[in-house]
Amino acid sequence: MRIVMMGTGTFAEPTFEALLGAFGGDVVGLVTQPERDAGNKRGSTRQTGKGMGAIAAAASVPVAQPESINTPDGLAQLREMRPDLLVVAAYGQILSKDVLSTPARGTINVHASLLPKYRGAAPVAYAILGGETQTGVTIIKVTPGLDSGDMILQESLNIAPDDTTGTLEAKLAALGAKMAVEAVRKYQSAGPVEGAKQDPALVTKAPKIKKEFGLIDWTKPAEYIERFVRAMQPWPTAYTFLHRPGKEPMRVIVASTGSSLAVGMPSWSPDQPSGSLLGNLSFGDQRIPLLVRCRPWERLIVTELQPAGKKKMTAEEFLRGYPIVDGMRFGPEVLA
RNA sequence: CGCGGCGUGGAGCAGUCCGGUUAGCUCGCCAGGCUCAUAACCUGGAGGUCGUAGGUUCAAAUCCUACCGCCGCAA
Repeated sequence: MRIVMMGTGTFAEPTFEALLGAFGGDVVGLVTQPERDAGNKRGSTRQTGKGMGAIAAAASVPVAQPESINTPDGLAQLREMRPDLLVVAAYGQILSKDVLSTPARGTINVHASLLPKYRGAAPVAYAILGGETQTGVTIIKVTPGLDSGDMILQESLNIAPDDTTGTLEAKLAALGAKMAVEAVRKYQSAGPVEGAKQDPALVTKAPKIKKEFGLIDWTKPAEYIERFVRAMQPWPTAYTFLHRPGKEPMRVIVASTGSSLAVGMPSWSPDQPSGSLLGNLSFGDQRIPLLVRCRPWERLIVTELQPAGKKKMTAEEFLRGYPIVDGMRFGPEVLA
């Protein structure tokens, strides 16, 4: 059986490698996004993983990188590979009917959520943001609707309290790789592969996240912001702006936070806005470097920050360089 | 020629726009003191080619040029 892998990025890599390991020469092609010349400038140290292309090269698997798979050209490249089964993981493009009709046995997708929940491009981030305690991987048959095909396999996984989208995605990628192999084995026998319908009543969406989505809204509950920070890590990152009297607003990434606190802490007077800061507090035997006011009567411990153009640093270090003064606060770039 | 931020004692920053006497702050480190005690407090101390090279000037961390390096964005 001729298997063609279709995917991009670190999520797809484990699946691709697992398929190569399990089916060897049956993996006859890779379709992936064109290289983006990201960070090729002098001195860039950006981590992009091994890269799908490199894995394919090591296994001598032909690679196609059409700008769009749905154009006549992209379609032609796919047809040249004469796939029986197409395995998709995080490819990032919606597949047209023509694409889906190309492989004889059909197309399956590795999706990082417990479908029908969190259909779409960012299921991991939304699962964390939604406060889920479990997520998982679902292998589905790909149909023209977005992530709406019948479910072949599904396995769940606990979300750790400190999981970020990055760490959780890595775990799901490993699980997905194992399940992809299992699913492909079903196709090796001649008969049709059964799938379960998704319950339309339970569908939720996890649409693509834009960079601006990472702006922290300090009027939200502390608990939500804590999840938000983890969900936006490592991309697009949760950020805010540091406002100081007489200074330009400075973009600051909030890298990690402590848990939200109950009432009873030293607090702000009612007229101080969300995003107000308190630093270097002692509370019982606890020492709290930085506290940010969020929704009224709530506050969030911030433990790691990264000012624009700087390395990530602890809240203590941050405050040595940017001591708290009157009128200093976090907020959007332009304060209301 | 894609866009932007930055490089100042061990850490994080100020000072740079409007050059000018001993380069400042918070912290760490060392020594001593205080204390039942402390990540607390007091006193003293070490530690800096202000990324590199060149230029302008009576005078450069500060202005000009080139280069090196770090970080972020452009999914």
